[in-house]
Amino acid sequence: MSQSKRQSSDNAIGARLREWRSEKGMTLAAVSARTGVASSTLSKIENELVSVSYYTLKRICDGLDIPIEEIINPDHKTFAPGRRAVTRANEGTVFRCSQYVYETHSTELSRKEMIPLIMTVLARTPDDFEDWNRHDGEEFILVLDGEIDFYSEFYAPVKLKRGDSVYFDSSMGHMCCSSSEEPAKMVSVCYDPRAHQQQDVSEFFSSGRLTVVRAE
Amino acid sequence: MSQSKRQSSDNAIGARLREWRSEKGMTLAAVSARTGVASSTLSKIENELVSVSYYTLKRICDGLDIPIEEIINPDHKTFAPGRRAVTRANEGTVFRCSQYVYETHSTELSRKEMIPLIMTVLARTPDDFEDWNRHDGEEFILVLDGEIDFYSEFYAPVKLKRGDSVYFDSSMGHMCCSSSEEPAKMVSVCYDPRAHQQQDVSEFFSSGRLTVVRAE
DNA sequence: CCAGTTTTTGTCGCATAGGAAACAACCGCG
DNA sequence: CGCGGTTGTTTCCTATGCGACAAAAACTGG
Repeated sequence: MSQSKRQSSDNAIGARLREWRSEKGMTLAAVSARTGVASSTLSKIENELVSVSYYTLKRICDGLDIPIEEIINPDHKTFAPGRRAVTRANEGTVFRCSQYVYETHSTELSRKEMIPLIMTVLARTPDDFEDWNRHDGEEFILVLDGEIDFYSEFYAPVKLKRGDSVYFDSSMGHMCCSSSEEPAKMVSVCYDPRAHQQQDVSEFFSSGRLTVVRAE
Repeated sequence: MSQSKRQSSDNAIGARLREWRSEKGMTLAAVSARTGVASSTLSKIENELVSVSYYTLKRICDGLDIPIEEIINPDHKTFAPGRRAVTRANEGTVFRCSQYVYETHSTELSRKEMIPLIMTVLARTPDDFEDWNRHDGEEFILVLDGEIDFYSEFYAPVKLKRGDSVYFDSSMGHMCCSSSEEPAKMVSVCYDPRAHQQQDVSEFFSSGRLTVVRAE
């Protein structure tokens, strides 16, 4: 096959590299100098005449200060099926577990990177929980109403009042208890590195990343 | 070098693949069946006796449903310097631009995946803006006080009252105007695929991904 | 239009990634 | 013990990625 078109199975990496280079107005030689990869090789990679090795690809990205993800993962995934979703107050889908009532917003958008929840805290003491809550990623909580005692591993409990917020590594065990008269209310936004692979929130709930018992 | 230890320049990819596999309790043959990569090859890759090609690596990750980033980018970055940050109401760092007042929370944690902001909307009509707001990633907005007219490209404007929320692709032009007596207040959480690479929020602001003029 | 220069592409040789199959190391289990 | 069955490793071989160098193309300015 001397030099014919080959498997473009490394979906358009070459094209993306070339695009990057032309944007920067660099020559192959310049890229070669910065990355240590031969310019002939670069040419072949850009034209997808070879299937670049991971090691070489990494050298290129490192040398050029490109986050390798940018070259590898072009799935600039826009979530489906639209690009916007509005949820009216108290009109989200409600899930209930023993200690929280979750109201999920924007459920009609799947593949979101973040999971927004309006939560009502029923628990009043840590003893109400069997175990820590724990899920991959990060979480942001802002108290909307009432008062919350926020417990987490490695840290002392902290009391959160309306308007206070906490941001934390959610793989660290955590739990919220209401310390006010009425059940406290808060907005929680979770980021899970894998969340956007899921179709919808219920999958997120049922994946075990969030412990929830029954929907209604 | 027949079969001696080679360049581990593809920093521990093999180790990470092996770890993944042993967690799942799968055999090389099973992985081979799902990925189409020969088990002998898998063995060599895991033991880092070869420098895997990108194409093969992708086949493996795709077949196993591993986000390739997870294998490539092991900086399982826990944000620094702690794992939790509490911000009291009205005690965040305030940035001001012509149409919004941003109060950023959890600023002491860098490399967060999400950027939480309490925003006060000053603008009252779309004409107050020179252009759409636009930044990579996704954004979730929940109205805390007052009333907001949410404008975005491709969609009709929508009025949001207290407790209403909107989730949208923030690369789509968008803007918020206050339609209530007093300036409206909302919480906004942005996810930017590159945010966590940044040291702190001001970098996010100054990167041009969010247009903000001066801090105070 | 044509040297002189820069930039890209092609050629060739060598090292090596990857697949098939043989081999080794472990298992119970009779 | 020995013997199928399973799992991981090594061997052998071919296909091919990569670098050095050469040829070709694309830009120069005069």
